Amino acid sequence: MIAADHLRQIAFWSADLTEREFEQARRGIVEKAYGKGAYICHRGDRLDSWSGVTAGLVKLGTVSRNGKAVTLAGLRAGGWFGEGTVLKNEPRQYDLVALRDTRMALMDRTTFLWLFENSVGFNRFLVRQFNERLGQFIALVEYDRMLDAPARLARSLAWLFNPVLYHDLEKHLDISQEEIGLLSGISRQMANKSLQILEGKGLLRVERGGITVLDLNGLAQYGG
DNA sequence: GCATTAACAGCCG
DNA sequence: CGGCTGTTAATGC
Repeated sequence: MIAADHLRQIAFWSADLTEREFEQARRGIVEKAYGKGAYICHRGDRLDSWSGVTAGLVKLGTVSRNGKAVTLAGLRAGGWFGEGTVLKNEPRQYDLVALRDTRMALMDRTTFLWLFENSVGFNRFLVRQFNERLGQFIALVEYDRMLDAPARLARSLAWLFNPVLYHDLEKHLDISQEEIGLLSGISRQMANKSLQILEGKGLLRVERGGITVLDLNGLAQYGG
């Protein structure tokens, strides 16, 4: 169980709940810490919790048949995921790795299903979330061959500032160029070059150990 | 050729 | 010092 104030801070969707639903959610959530590089779960694991990143950075990925690591998405603090897996009661279809020291909020399956059955507000949130993730994964299809390195990096970053998946209006993110490379599926050196190109176009500002987005739409559509 | 890995010097907290 | 950054050199597909 976590404190009410804390839940409001880490879960934007909690604003859509009634008092009773909010209380139920609060009782069903625990918080857990993961060190840098730690696996939050491996593909095939049963992690029976719906999960939110409350601090840190998480990579959602998998390993292709030829053994190459494939990044599906990155998640920063404020992002929630795993609703599909919990609803279907399936093993995880991908790996989750903490790219830096990370804290996760875990909602047990029973609580999640109770909200699913009882809360109109929660269901509205879920539909929006599913819709957005669908778009995110469809967009992955064009990543591989249709986009060059700067474009892939731009799109990956843009998803970290998606207004539906993250309700905050934060434009700055603490993230190293190495981490950006991991999330974009390119090397640190290419990430460095790509960031400089995007900065030159006025789409973002490169800082030490972080970036600030100046033109989110420009990033999301860059190269396409 | 191009991107990736390796390697290194400079910088900053 | 330790982590991040910007470059260059070597290596691999």
